[in-house]
Amino acid sequence: MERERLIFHIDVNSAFLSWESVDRLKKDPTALDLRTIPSAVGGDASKRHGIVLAKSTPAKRYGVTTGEPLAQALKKCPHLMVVPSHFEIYVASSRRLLKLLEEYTPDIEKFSIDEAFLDMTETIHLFGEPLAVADGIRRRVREELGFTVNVGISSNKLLAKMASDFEKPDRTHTLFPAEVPEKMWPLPIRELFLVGGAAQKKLESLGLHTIGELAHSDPELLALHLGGKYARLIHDYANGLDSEPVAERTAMNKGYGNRITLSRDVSDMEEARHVLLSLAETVGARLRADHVLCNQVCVELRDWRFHSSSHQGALHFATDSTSVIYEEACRLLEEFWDRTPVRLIGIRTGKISDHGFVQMSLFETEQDRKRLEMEKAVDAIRSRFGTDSVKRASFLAKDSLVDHAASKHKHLGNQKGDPHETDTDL
DNA sequence: TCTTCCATCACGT
DNA sequence: CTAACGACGTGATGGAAGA
Repeated sequence: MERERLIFHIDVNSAFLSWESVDRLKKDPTALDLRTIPSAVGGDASKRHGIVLAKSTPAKRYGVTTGEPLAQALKKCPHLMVVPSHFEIYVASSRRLLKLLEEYTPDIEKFSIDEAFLDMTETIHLFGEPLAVADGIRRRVREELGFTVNVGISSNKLLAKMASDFEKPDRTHTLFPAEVPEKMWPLPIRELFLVGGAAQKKLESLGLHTIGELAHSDPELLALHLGGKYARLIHDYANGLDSEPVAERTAMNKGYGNRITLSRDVSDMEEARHVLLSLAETVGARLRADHVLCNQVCVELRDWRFHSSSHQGALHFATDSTSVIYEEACRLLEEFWDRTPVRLIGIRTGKISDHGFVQMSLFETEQDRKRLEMEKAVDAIRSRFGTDSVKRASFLAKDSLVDHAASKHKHLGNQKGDPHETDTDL
């Protein structure tokens, strides 16, 4: 008997590209607005980081899609203007948006860097009719922040999210349960949240092509092919059912990781260890910044044939130390890497615990203490100057395979998920 | 036999 | 021109290992 709720889902249109453009215009009001020309935010193809992270509407008209290789995008659209990404800008922009949204309700869930859910049930009466309030939010974001958002309105998170995806940009849509048959059921199955490529294939092999067909399908049959839990979930979703509360993401991360695609394949252990050090340093810094410890380390590889593998090990004690993580990662790598040339190396930590205050432990040697102090100092310098202000001596010696692995993503702090936008976001 | 661990897959941004 | 593309975090799953 839960009461009817009122949920808004806010989704930034072409987030990275919009934010990039807003920032350029702020610095130089005469600058070209990237949103008005075929453009994209992308990686560096020469370092094998070449994919489209976000695209402008004009670029979309050329068939450029998010996630595709830059070379492919340039074939479709030779004049595509590609600009590099600046995560600090996106984090700041995201924060400004959240701040504005907080004026409407304290019950906010930041879903990703460019999406948020608002539970407006208790506060809507302060502002007016839902549609008018949503339009007001859009207008304020446009005028005060310089970019546009879509707002989806419904009585649960799933439907609000589906609604914000409808027509873009700068639009408000409702998708209340009564509207589901008309607005959601005709959509291809792939557009349902949590139905990806693999599920799509299975569902289509069962003759299910639209969300409506899924909604009316036999749950038992679904469970047989998709697994019980997942089958129930998407069957409920297809019927517009979702009772998840809007919850502030206050919970601890379950893990912290860092991985990088190298500018060239690596088959030498020495080189691989340098990469691991760089990765361990980032991960360790993030653990320390969040005052958490990990008890598990996992090394991931992707070889030159794109085959992925991983190997994990438990620590004997919880740690946030770069060196401990690094040493364990090296041990694991030795243990399972057959020296097949790899194009990607990663470290993931797990078994996170909250014991923030570093245990100045019983067995800690003087060397350990010094090392910890040094790591703290490195963190401090990095947080002041960012990026590569400090490098380890061992890292300076080699020519760098990774360019900025050590500084990447550290600013994301506590956030869940990664800030890249999707194809649906335009 | 019941739980936990491990590696992999799938999905989202 | 047979492929091909990033960097994350989370949850499910099925088989192996362990108690």
